[in-house]
Amino acid sequence: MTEDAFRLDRQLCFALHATSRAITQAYGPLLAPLGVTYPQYLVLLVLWEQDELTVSGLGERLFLDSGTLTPLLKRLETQGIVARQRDAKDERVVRVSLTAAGERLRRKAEGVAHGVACAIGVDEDEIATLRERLQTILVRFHETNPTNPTNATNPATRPRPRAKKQASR
Amino acid sequence: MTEDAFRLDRQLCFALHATSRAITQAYGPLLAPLGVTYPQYLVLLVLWEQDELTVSGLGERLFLDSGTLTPLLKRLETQGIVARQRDAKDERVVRVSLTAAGERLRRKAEGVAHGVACAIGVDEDEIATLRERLQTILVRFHETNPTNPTNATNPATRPRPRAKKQASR
DNA sequence: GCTTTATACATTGTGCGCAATTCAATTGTG
DNA sequence: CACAATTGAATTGCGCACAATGTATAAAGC
Repeated sequence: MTEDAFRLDRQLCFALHATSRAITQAYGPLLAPLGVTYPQYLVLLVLWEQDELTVSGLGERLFLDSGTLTPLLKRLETQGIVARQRDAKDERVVRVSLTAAGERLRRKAEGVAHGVACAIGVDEDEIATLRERLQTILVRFHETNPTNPTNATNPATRPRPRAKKQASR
Repeated sequence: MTEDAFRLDRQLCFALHATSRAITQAYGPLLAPLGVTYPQYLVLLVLWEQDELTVSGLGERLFLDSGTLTPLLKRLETQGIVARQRDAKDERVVRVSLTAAGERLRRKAEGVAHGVACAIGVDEDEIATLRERLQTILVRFHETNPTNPTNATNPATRPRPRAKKQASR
């Protein structure tokens, strides 16, 4: 009884966990020539779809907060793939945009998706079904769980210098 | 065309990635009272099933290598949940076993699986179907990908001291 | 027996992922 | 307008995942 519960549980959550890692690994060799990691690739997918997003905008799409995105974006910036710059009208927001190199990368990434599907060996139908089920769960979770978005935590505190139009690097 | 490929791809791998993270988060509050993290909980699930495993034995079950397991197990050891000790016959292997406290934890973990299922809101059938599909992919991946197991990398090098029967802490 | 090779962990370094905190800029309120 | 509250990023700290490397022990080869 409890025996089964323990094992069954393991299988559900663990299957997700392990498969996710396996797929990330499968992406590795395909992304290596592009010089980006898998999470960085996810960011690029979003930007290729819609350029000029804020950090929080990216966060909403990817369910990630600034604690993860800021350093990741800085690495992409260092590589000359994206540019980050503060909005002139609202100095709080940072706009992330693709550089020419970042847009060029898109062509090099064209075979990636297909490559992974092959590496994993799943047909289109299976992919679609699986994806739908996962998205259902995802949506349900993020609906019932208001704690999700970026950094909407505690009240606040106070100040410190940030050079106008340029400080955070 | 490429547009779709990019978006579809994103949905497949990303859905997995995001759902996995969401479920890990769902476990958080339920595991907090036990004082363990989600990956630590996975290790415990294996040990509750079969006590007295080697590090590589755990690694095979969880698809993790010593680089991940060693520090994780040390943390569990510090908490008094598991014990690690070198095999007397083969000083290379480290046997991981549950302490009395570790076994006691099992009872406290009884509600966890059900709790998560509720938190996510998926019925048993959906769980089963999903799990099977994921496992199929997992198996296929680890079959076609011989690079998986623990630390079976390069030849070897040479020596350095390890106090007999006790050194690594 | 002694060297070579394989095995089993441990260590190091990098990059996520996330909670908690900090900070600056903006908005809202009196 | 001064002030508090809110918002958007950045920072800090910790744990996980993983490649690459190091190191000790054991098993093979000669």
